[in-house]
Amino acid sequence: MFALVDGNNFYASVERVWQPELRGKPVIVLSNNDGCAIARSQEAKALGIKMGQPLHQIPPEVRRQLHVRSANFALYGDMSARVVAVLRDLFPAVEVYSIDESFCDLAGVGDRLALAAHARSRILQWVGVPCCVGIGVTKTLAKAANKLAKSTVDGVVEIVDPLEQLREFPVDDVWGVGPRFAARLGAEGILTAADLIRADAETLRARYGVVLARTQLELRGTPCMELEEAEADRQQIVVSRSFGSEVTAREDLAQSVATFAARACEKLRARSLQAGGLWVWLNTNPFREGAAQYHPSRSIAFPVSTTDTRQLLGVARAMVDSMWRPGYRYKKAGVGLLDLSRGSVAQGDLFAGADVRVTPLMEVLDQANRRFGRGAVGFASATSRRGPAPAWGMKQSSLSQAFTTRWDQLLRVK
DNA sequence: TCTGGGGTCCTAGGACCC
DNA sequence: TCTGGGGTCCTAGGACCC
Repeated sequence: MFALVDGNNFYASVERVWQPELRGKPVIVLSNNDGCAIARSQEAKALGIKMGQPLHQIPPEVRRQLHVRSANFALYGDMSARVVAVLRDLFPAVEVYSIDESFCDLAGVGDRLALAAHARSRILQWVGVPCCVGIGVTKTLAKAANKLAKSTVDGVVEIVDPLEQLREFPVDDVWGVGPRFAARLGAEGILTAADLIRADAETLRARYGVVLARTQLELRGTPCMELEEAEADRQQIVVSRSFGSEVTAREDLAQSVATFAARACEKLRARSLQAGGLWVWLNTNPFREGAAQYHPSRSIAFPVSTTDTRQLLGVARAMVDSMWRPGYRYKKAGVGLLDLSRGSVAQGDLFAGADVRVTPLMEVLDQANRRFGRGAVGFASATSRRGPAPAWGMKQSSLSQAFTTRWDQLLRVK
């Protein structure tokens, strides 16, 4: 038995915790570069703002009524950890599924609805974020119950009779049914979750594969997924960004890639992993009609896995040089670390000894940055915290304070 | 007429999630 | 003018093995 606890309009709700003047107002939070709406308060939804809608496509008269914020992931991540801390206090086991959702184990819990209501009110009181709770015998049913809970007053729903309770539940709201499957299912008359439950299992399996077959089983009440408390090791780490403005100079492009690569290496070491390969790509702006498009990509496998930022920076630079062509206006670049492994299963190099200085050097680097703030010590080819903002830097015109993660940005109470 | 059978690994593409 | 970022899994087909 699972409970899915989900923060309502999470990013918008977090902004409101620290800026009470936003309560009751239409609030949207934008993606990086202030591009699209990625979170909307109820009031903003009521104005017709769609998920993922580009800001520039919102009519000016609607736009004027909105309170807009740039994405502040440092703040959302910290507030998410607070929610999880409350859940771990209340439930026997918790799986953090995403920044705003956790599955909680209800095995052995007597009064499930009471516990769910208690979790909800404690999170609201201690963290300040409104949540809903969905309960079901499978994760997929808990997800569906959570969706139903969003439109109830007390914010808690348990699914006990899927066929009845999901009679009018749109099939594309089912976890695991995306836009492609929904269109195909709709074409054969499967429009609701109840329709999907009743569909012939063999036919479904043949036409849509094992993933959707499992979804159907879960909707029927047969668990196919367990609670996964321990996070599995990453298979890849990707850092990519669209640029605030288009880039034409090779050095600007190289600097952006170096900055992303250095960040990716920090994430790599923070998870005690090492990279067996590197992938770098560049993109022009696909939305610019008529502009020449170019999206090159290079990848390489290393003879020996590494955690050395210097090595990665060198290879990444060579890749940028081999891909860069004059005359294109670059809009985005990315770096991926591939074939990740734990340090304990290192494959040695038959011909070259390992450089024993790398690990201590990187540790010192990471320690300094933990203590003095990210970017306190870095590499000349990447951007630095004190240097000028790069030409390609992200646009964040409405960024709120890092209220909970930076001493110099704490909330002031007069 | 008649072209083996069984297996692994890799990659690209497609689907999904938040 | 302006359009996000970071992940996973499955499947089909090709290359290659004995």
